[in-house]
Amino acid sequence: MTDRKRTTGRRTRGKATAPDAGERAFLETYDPGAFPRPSVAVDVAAMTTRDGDLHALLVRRGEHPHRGRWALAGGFVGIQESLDDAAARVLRTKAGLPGIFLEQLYTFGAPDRDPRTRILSVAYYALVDADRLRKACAATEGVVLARLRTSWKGEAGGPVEALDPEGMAMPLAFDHADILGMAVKRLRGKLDYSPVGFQLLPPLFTLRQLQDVHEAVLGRRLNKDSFRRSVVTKGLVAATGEMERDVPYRPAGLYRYAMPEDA
Amino acid sequence: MTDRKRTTGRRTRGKATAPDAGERAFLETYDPGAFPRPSVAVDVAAMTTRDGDLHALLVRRGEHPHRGRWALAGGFVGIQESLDDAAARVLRTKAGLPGIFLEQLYTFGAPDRDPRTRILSVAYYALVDADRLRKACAATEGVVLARLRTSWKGEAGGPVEALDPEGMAMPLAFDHADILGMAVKRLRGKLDYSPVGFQLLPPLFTLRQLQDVHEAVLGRRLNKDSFRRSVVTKGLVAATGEMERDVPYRPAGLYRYAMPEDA
DNA sequence: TGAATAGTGTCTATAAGACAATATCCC
DNA sequence: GGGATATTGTCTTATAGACACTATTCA
Repeated sequence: MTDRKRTTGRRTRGKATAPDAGERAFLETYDPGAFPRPSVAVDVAAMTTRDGDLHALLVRRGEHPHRGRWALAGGFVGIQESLDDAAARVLRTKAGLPGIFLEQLYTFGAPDRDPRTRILSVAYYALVDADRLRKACAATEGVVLARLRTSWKGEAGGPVEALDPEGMAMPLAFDHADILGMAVKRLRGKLDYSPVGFQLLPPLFTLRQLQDVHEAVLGRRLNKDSFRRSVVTKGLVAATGEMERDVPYRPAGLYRYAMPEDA
Repeated sequence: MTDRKRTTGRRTRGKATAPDAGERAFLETYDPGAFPRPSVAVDVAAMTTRDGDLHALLVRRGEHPHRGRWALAGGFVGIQESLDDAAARVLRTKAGLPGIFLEQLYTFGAPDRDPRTRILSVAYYALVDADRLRKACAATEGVVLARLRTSWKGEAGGPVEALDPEGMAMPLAFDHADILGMAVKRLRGKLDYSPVGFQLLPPLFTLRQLQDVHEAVLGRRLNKDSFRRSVVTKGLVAATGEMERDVPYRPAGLYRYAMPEDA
């Protein structure tokens, strides 16, 4: 194992300090190519809920390695590109999805996770409403929306399976079953205390739709009365006064996401 | 922005699939040096609670860049070393702390975060009991335990300040104030639903000590009765029957961490 | 005995689950 | 009207905060 002088980061947030004379001299003689470096990629788990289950966008690999298997949308990080920018670019260029909610998930770095060379993957998850993600998949060859099946409950964690429309397991490339598992776990955890679930719905939605989203993510049924009460009394949603239309039953009120007062 | 064929990871968990003939041929011709790559480091925020506040281990930088400032323990990731292994090695070799609870936190990748070259930092946080971390700091030159002050409440997030024993702010290197802020935020979030707080205490502890740890991490006072009830009824701790000794008041019962039944 | 903290019991307020009753749409 | 779902109201139960009271140690 190598161990040498540490070298990490400059202050962000505009507080970067000007290097003094000694530091300038050091930087001029610094050789960045002195040690072997891994490649760094981003992989994006773009997810939505549909028919009561979580779904994710998968891309069929047309090239080696793992040709023919299904993978998350991914790509290398440019040498002058931030990680967030790289993830947004991948989602925009590989799936035609600009302006999507994205959050960093975890960095996968097992030395043998890619057969070519050492490649780290900084994984992101993205939340998209179902209509938009369905259209994006239909518009691009080799891109599908796969149903996810978790064999574990709650936030225990573990890999997830991707299923095609016939319910057959789709072979996943690399460690992407683990990345998807981490995404589902994170999403379940976030849903309890964070308004992240609204990213999976259109701007106006009914309380039933919101509950369906929560149930799909959590993988279990929720109490209808409690769910309604908690989401309304916490002020997470606001009634718009508008109603559903063209439904074969009593139309429900339409709500919109309401940022709680502290944010 | 570059955009090229994705290349991410091989399946971990022992499910790696043998490459077929076409894939073997591809791998033999793959050139891993075709594109510029960033350096990758790990930085470890080793934390404990003491005198009612969170503290973190900091190392005084003796070399450029940011010489004289205070930094987290860090180091480059070896080309064949996993990220978890690198973090554990850094904590062991730079701070003399083997066998510590470590968890990946977030990956910091702003292009200008290090003045030398593009360096990503995969940040980890470590939880140590106060005695052990204090002894480790005393044993190594240039390593101190700094009190942390958060200017934000709850899980709002943001950078944190490190204070020396006189309460003066210590200048932090790179973006390490942000990394520490993320560590505090994560720890606060975890404490609500995860038994991670026990990592900050010796194996036997009183309920008061456990509550002190929670209050130091969360930065607010908790209700004594509710805290005791919730931690006991949830089965997170088990009474040992032993008692505190040599205290100038009624000795409290000593408890130990009890893994809940589902794990 | 007094100071200090541990530990117990009880009351109350709040939130969650269960369930019944009523309202409103389309057919 | 009948079927389906929305919406409201009430009862019950679990949990958290508040607070009073007793217990045990050392000085």
